[in-house]
Amino acid sequence: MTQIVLVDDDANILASVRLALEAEGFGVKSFTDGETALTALAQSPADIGVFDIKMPRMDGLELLRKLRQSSQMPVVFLTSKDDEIDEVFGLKMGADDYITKPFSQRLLIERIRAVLRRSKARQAPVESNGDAPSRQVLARGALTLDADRHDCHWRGHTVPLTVTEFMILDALARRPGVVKSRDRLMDAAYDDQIYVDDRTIDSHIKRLRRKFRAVDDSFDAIETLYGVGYKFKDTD
Amino acid sequence: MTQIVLVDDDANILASVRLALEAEGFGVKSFTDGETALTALAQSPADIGVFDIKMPRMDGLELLRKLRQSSQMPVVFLTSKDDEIDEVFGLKMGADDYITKPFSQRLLIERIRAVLRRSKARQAPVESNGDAPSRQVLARGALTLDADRHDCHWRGHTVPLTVTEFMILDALARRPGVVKSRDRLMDAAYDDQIYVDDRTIDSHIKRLRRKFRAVDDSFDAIETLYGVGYKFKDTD
DNA sequence: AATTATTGTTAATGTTTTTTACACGGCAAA
DNA sequence: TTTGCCGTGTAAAAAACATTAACAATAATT
Repeated sequence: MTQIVLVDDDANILASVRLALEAEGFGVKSFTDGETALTALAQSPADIGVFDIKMPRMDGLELLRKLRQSSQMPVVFLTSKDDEIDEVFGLKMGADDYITKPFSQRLLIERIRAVLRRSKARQAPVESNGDAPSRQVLARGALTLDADRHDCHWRGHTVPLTVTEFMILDALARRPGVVKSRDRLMDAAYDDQIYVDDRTIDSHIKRLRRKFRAVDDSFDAIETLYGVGYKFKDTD
Repeated sequence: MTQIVLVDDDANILASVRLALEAEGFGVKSFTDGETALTALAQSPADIGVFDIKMPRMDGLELLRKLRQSSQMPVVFLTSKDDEIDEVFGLKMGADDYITKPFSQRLLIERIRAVLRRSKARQAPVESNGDAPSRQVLARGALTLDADRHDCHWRGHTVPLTVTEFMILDALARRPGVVKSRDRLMDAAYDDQIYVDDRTIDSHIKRLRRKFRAVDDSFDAIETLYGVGYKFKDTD
């Protein structure tokens, strides 16, 4: 299982991000300060780090600097919009990406996946067949979701989705069989600060089903769980 | 009902915001100063706080600081645009969001909902102790309860349960052999201090038994203890 | 600026679940 | 045995929820 090290001094952010990551199947170790994180990482390495930049004693940049002395672990920064940080600076230091708060949990997860993908490609440059960059593709039986191309296919047919629809479907299909409440789907599709009505999620589900039924009459992969939420059918 | 604690020294704002919140179905307790709010909160906690930052004796930041010594209640700040406050600072202190005056009531309500949504998710996971996204699975012999999938299995057969049925069965099966009074089962199945008729629990038990008998004629794992309550049979 | 696509809200409708009510029979104490 | 309480089943009322269409608001394009 892919292990993520999460460092942020704000316990609230820590908790909610951890939840989102675990819901995606990642393993998470979280710390509220850089020093503890550093010692823990020395013991057992992780696959990727997600660091807040502004932290009390040791900030994210310092943490990255110290980490780089012993590890090439990829790192994504979290930055407040108001942080006066030269974004390039962090990246120059060896960070692989950054994301500004408030962010949608979906976006963070996509960034993490993208960075992991690149770093994996870096580690195993065995078959350098020139132009076949591994893409961010999710395949679940008859369904294919290509995040890079924003493409969706069902049994060979292309299904044109809007961004919100794509994000919601992606959140569902990533964990087939697992129920996602409307609130979790909001987390996946919207920024931290945005709230929409529960019925809005219903609307998107309706539109998704309609689009899929347009290419497949018998489409029923999105299941409703009364009083709980929705799930993508687990037919593997 | 979701309880909001509203603290602002401006009585006009207090009144109009209270009205807007109540119109949305929230319960509102309002105070014009931090100290009174603090004592009130010690008595009866609320689900979320909305604090003005600039207040005479104890400002919102101080209020939050003191509150954090005893509570993890989510908090949204109200700030004047002119306040020379480092917005990030408030968030770093453990506030969950802020909103600048003048604000639309619509926006405030959305923010409150967004914060509540995330904080609810944070409270939900029982013990995410380290790594491994803990799949909430309970296995008791022939019975399997998977909270993530909202799935229930008995001797290999799927038994479709409603939310309340699931909760009640979960409470019983979690402590096999231990008698649970109807009151205890209510506590397990309902969020707040909601009281329903004893017969209601009986009804749910009846439905549970019927659903299990539908897949297993000889099902008798739920035992009645006359005058006491119910237990899940311990014979595995 | 006008047009279109996308997204969010609302309200009507139908469905499922939950709760309550009632009738009947069992149990145990007086 | 009688009385009062408890448990079960049936049924039906009440509440909660899901679905959908129609529309409004917003964002993206032209």
